[in-house]
Amino acid sequence: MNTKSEEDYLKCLYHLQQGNKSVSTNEIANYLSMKPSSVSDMLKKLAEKKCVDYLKYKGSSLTKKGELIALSVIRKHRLWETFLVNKLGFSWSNVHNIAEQLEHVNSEELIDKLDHFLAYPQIDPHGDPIPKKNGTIAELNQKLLSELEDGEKGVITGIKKGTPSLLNFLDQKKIKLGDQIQLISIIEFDQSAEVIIHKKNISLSEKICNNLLIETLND
Amino acid sequence: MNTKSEEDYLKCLYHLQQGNKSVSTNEIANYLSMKPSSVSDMLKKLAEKKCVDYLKYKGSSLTKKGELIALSVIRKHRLWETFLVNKLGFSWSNVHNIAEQLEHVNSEELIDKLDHFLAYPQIDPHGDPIPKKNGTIAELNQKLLSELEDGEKGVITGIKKGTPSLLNFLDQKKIKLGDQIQLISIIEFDQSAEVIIHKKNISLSEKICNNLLIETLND
DNA sequence: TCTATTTTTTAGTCTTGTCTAAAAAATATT
DNA sequence: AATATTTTTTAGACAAGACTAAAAAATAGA
Repeated sequence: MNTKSEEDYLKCLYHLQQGNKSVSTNEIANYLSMKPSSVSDMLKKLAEKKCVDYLKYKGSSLTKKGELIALSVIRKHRLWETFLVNKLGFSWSNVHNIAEQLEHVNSEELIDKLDHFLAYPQIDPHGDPIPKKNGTIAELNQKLLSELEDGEKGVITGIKKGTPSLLNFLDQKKIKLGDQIQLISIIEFDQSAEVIIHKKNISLSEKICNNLLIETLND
Repeated sequence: MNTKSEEDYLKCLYHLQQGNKSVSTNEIANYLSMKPSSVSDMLKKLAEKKCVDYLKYKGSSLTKKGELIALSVIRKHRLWETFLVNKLGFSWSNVHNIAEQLEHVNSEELIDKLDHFLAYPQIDPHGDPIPKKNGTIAELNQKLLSELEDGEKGVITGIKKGTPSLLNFLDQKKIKLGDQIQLISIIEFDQSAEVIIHKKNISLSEKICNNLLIETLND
């Protein structure tokens, strides 16, 4: 078993280490709002537990073991966020801190049952993929609506910068995460988009196009 | 805010201090599986925080402040247990350890929303009353089914004398601990009871009525 | 390449919450 | 009432995980 602190470091490393690059001590300290010396200590400890490959002065990266632990914590985090939004009625922007606590609750059976209760969701309320129990995680193929090709289809999976007025607008139009959307074309004059959503054609302004994240379907 | 450890001590004190009697250091140590010296230390600390009245060598009891904290932790514990059993499908005997972790998650909004989601339950799956947000808690009030008033509701919390044939009978009828039950009336002719259980009317013999313990709700 | 700057590590301190061992107070026994 | 026993507290140690300050290594600039 791992402490909350260890889990936080492993999760942090997972997020910082896009690709397989090694992560510097300062980056970690910055991300976790801690002093580099504290990070050094913990990296040494995690290296002893074979969760991290750590080369003094050179940086760190997750081992396979560490990555699996990180993914299981992220899985818990995202399942709890889904629960908070879909079942308890939280708004997706308010759930992070609570999920940050719930993710450290330790019971495999609890997570299995929660997963079942939520009907095995694949993405969380922010549009991020939820890792499977075995540690696999779907590739994210997320683009801004403004970046889609004409005719390209996808699912709305997130909002880049969620101002209340944008959320209000989407609410009014009954547009929500998980909705299917297809771009017909971008109007050159004002960069607004002609799209099909809920089987109806509507127009969305440039600003909206630059804030809606779409998970494109590449099949 | 209080640490997990402080919350555990306050909750323990609440459970041990039935009535308003003061609790000895050894009792606490025993209950929490800790050494008396550790308990002394913590009592001193909780006394400084005005959560506990502590007289050296004489014992401790909760202050009003400490009692309210204890009740809020117990409230969280019992709401989570209710969630685990009613929504996730755990059996009532398996939820304690998980609730023990969840009770320390810190978010008032979370508990308010969970309470709402569970439809403001009054008793948990073990038949214990769930404290209200303001710290009031229903009296524990266990009676035999045969002692209920007509119309009185409660939860089956135990069996007075558990012969195998009685357990078999209950199993057959799918009656188990934690089930809600309401007495409609006792039939004078044979002292059998007309009850509602699982939303259906059934009849239970005098012998059964004299062996089923019911935790009644007195409001 | 050689110094200056930045990054990282080491060494030592602090707090929380536990422990053991010994001292002190309360209680029980004769 | 005097002593023996039990209970409780104090004193000091330890582990985890954070910190500060100083030393060491890596990197950048001239």
